[in-house]
Amino acid sequence: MSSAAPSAEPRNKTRESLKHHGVRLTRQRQILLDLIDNSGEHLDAERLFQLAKEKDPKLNRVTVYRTLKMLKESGLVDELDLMHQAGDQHFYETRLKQEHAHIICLRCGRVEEFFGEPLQKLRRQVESHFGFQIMLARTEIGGYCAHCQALRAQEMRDAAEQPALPPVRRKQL
Amino acid sequence: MSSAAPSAEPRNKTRESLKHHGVRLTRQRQILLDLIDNSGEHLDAERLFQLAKEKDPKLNRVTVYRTLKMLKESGLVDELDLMHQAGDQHFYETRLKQEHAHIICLRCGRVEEFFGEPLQKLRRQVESHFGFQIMLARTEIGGYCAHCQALRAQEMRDAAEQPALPPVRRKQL
DNA sequence: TTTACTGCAAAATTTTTGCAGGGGT
DNA sequence: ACCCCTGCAAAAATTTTGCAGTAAA
Repeated sequence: MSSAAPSAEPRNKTRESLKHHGVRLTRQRQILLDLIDNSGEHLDAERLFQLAKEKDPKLNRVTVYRTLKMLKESGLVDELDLMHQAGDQHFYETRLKQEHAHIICLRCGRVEEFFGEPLQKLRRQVESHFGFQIMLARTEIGGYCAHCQALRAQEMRDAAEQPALPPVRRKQL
Repeated sequence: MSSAAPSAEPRNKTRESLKHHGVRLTRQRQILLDLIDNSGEHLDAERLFQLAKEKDPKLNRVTVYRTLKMLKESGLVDELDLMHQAGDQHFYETRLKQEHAHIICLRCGRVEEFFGEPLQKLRRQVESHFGFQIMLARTEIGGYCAHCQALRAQEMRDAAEQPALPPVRRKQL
């Protein structure tokens, strides 16, 4: 058992899982899988498309959507909304990590991940309470990170000092 | 204090909150608020529009979107995705209820609500761990309800008996 | 060689925006 | 009377579908 190649492992795991489902590993899919597994950030379809195009300019946006749908249905990626902080797109991440909650700062947009035991406890309680068979779970928490709490307090103070500012027509400035 | 009119209470609470924000209570908004507070189900924008149109045929779809956005930003409603079980729409519910998780059956689409203490525990842990100020939280759990687990097992058995069924062209049947 | 997969074009779905007129407070 | 809010039309953003050709196994 090798424990020295943590970044190559997941990719193989994913690829084997796909083969088992009788899915072809095309060049396009390899590019997209690499990006989702290794980008380190939460990508939406459009951003994924832009990044993929850098590696293969012919790769089509439709292929991105089709691949994401397939990965989602195979249970290989999770689809997130991140509280719609950045808009109504969906974001994607591998399911190879342990289950975690996403903590989204509504001011700076930063996303933290939380792996505490309440998550497992919640699972267990829901399973026993409803006799439910859980396939996937998702927790998203929106609020203000330690850093932005201070900034926000300052912003509120500033706003209070010049209260009757007429609504700014930003488009026309 | 009256404890006999549970359905009228929340509406007033919502309306007062809106007044505080300097928001006008138009006929359209009253219709939409009533539907969201009292429908008992999770409505998406389109369904909300259809229901609202029954009460006022002139009410426009755009008004529904604008009202939902306003209510969301005022913190009066929560926006849910219900695991995208039914598609990519968003669903809405009042924030007058206690925080709860949504348990969605991926087969029959039924949505249950769970109010256990792990949710509060999760909140507290996230707040202390990250020094985070939580404004809103959302937990969605997808899987199979007790009823559908049995049905699904039967479906799997059935599928195993006639394995090579060619992909059905549903549109042409 | 088979047929799952891709790209392209076109459509469908969901949501936003500009503007003129109407209604709440 | 003020100006926030609505309806309408049009656009933008996001996702899906049909079909002919391409490439993985």
